[in-house]
Amino acid sequence: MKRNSRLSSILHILVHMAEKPEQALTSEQLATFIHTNPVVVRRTIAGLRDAGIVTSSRGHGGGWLLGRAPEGISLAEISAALGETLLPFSTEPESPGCLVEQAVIAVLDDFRVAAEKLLAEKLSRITLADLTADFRRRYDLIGVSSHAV
Amino acid sequence: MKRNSRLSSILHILVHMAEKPEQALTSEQLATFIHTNPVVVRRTIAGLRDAGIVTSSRGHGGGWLLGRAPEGISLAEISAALGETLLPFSTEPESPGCLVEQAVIAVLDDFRVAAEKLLAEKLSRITLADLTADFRRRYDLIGVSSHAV
DNA sequence: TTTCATGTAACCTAATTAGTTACAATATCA
DNA sequence: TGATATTGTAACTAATTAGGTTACATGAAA
Repeated sequence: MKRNSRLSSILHILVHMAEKPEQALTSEQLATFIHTNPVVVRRTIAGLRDAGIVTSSRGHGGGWLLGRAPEGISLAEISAALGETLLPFSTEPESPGCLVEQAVIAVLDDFRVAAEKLLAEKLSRITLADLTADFRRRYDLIGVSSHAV
Repeated sequence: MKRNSRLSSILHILVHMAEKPEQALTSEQLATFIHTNPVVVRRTIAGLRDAGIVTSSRGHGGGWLLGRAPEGISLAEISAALGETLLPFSTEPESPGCLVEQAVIAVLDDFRVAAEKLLAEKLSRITLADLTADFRRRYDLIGVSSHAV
């Protein structure tokens, strides 16, 4: 798994899970989808489990399942559960007492709040179901075209 | 200068420059504002020079000046000149041929394009002049309150 | 009771980025 | 013209981060 590709990797995994709704997939299987290893997968989706987006079970036949229907899982929730900020610029004061810095930080933080709200709204309108639908379109298209050839 | 604080650090520098419009400030002076060293400053604002946001001159009495009036310098330009993306999630394919991944990347890229447009619009409406105005408000406020005490 | 799976801590490694050193190029001033 | 001040930039070092790996405890099913 490359750097900064956590969101897309996890979505990749979730769509595969959505395509096999009744079959628990192991960390091992999920890891192969995104070319990494099981421990990284478990570590990464631990937050999704805490958010109820997925469930896990141990032991023989165990593994991972979606916590609810894909229609009820938005990208906003997933992104939040990964604990990543979409706007990763820092506004930590480094010169306490400098009014110039305070002004910069104030403006930047205002921007951040407004921007995060906008992005969260956009992301909340995209669900896992939208991704699976897009996948199926592609799948059907390939099916048709390879049939045609 | 901490990680991920390039944008706020550079804004910090630019506001200081805007407050001394006729005086060329050296990399050394700029570096002290953001607690780093001159080479890091030169390296970091090289992009701003290329974009015409600042100008530099060598030799005795040389240093850095704003390339134009603060009213004409937007945060969108500054951010772009720094070469940073506001939405740093990767959508590089890691499993070429996987339709699930392709669907994920397509949706994510659509989101990114729309989001970047929104953010750029918001940032283009904030100028360096807004930051200096905010700074001066703070400055006057402190002046008044310390006078009152 | 054996096997299969997650949970998690601890450590290793690779990648990134800031910091540093060194020096060439250039401009000013005495 | 020579001394000094300044940017430009390459090359290297150090610190930080995040992914990868190993090890093992916990728990569930056959």
